[in-house]
Amino acid sequence: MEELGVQVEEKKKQKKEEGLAELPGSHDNVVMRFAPNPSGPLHIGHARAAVPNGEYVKRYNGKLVLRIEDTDPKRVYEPAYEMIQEDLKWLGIIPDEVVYQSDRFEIYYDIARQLIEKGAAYMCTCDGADFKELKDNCKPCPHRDQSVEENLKLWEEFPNMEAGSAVLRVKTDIAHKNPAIRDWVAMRIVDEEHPRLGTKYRIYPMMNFSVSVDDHLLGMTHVLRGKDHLANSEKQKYLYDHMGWDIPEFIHYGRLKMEDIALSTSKAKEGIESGEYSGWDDPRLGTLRAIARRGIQPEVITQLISEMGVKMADSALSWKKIYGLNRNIIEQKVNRYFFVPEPVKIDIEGCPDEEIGVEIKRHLHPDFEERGERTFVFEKQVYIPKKDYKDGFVRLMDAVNIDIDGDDVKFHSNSFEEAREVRAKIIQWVSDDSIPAKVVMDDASIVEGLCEADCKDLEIGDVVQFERFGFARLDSIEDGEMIFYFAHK
RNA sequence: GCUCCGGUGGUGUAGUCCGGCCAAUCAUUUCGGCCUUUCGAGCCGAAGACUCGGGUUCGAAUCCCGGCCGGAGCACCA
Repeated sequence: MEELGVQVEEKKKQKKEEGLAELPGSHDNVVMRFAPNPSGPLHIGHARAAVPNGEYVKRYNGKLVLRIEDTDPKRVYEPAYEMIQEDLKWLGIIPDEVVYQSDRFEIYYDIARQLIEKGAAYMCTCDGADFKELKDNCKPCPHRDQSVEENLKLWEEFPNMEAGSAVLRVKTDIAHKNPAIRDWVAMRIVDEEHPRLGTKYRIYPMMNFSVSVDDHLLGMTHVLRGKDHLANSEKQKYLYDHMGWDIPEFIHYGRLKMEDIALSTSKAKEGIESGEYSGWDDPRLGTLRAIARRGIQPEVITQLISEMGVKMADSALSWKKIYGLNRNIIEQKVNRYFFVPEPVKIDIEGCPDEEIGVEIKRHLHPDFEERGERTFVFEKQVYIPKKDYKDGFVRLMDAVNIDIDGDDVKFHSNSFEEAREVRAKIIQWVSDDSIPAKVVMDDASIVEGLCEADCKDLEIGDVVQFERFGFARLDSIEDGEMIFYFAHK
């Protein structure tokens, strides 16, 4: 009876994991890697891989390797080498080690040779279509049975062969029920200039080969990858077996769909080159730098991705959720200011002299009075948002109540209570001392307006809440005009 | 077509391995109300889900079979 009670308690203790589930296998000396292809800066999809790797390594006190997978010269975008590390840093992920696959060609050659010597790989000079035909029918190609000597000889000649005339294949199971697994290519000839290697090498490893070799040699204990690599994991297992290597824990996660942005890195790049997008941080793009520019906090991304976990089911990320979480974080950190979009100048008739020139103070944050206040001066002529310029009774926040009737704007009273009683709109306004400003919205449209004078104290990168307008980040100041990027309501 | 993988509210998740404590968790969202010189925050309340059909069982989100739907792979890309 007593034993039973103990067991129940243990079972319960194991549950209730916050965020990411425990990793399978040993948690000692965990080594993981984030291995992007340097084709552009990191986007939200990359975060799906980067965040769990970073979090697990932190949790288990392990080691994180950033491995740049630049083994396809056609898909290397040079600035990305730099950008990837910047983006990771923004996410709060600092790799313990950075390796470039382009530095490791000699290692790949060495392993390839060993594989040939073991009889586990062969040089294949079949035409691609011919090989596929054979493979699809579970038939080995004539080269599969070549002697080790013959293969080694061809391997030596490999660098002098014509592109496309030969490949090195890893033997798997030619009758494997999934045709994709059968005798896959490990090395091929590439006549292309590599940004880091120039034309030093002609023999390039295929992803499955270099990835396996590096995962093993760099000591990975756990490999996190998208489920689109499921078949690749299967392929790679053959290589591990041939070499007698231990297979790391392969963990696959589902695809991350982001509503509205279906933009691949290559499409984004095209758009940037054609001038459709202003750059990699255009607010319409799903890059981390675009998100950052809008004032979205990196913790939000970490939190969301962690919550998703590493399960195989696909998930869709909604902006609403991002905004909601971001709002929770910045709402208390960020100060309030007035921004009048599409300003309309009004001249308040019958405004009593004692109201004019009055200095008005508002707290930078209503819940944190200790942060201080901002001041502005009420004038007979002020600017209000075009949207709020409608017939009726409105209160200018902390100032006076006015009556709008067509072109006539009349002073009504100054008591807040009166406005409250009739449930009048209470709106923001600015005077002539305001600063020209514009806000770049999430669809890249621009809202012109005026922000209050005290915005002059803001620094680039500051996030503010424009009352009744939304959250925005100060991006730059050009010719005295303040340019903000809109985050969300 | 072949191979493989998934399917819990609008969205993301917990629970599924080891069936009962699940008339299903939490977050976001939406809608009310209160409060508030922001349409923010806060407080209170509400809405909303186990893909479908069989089976096993006293009992199924959970196990089995089948359908449906969705996704991925099927390269000398990663």
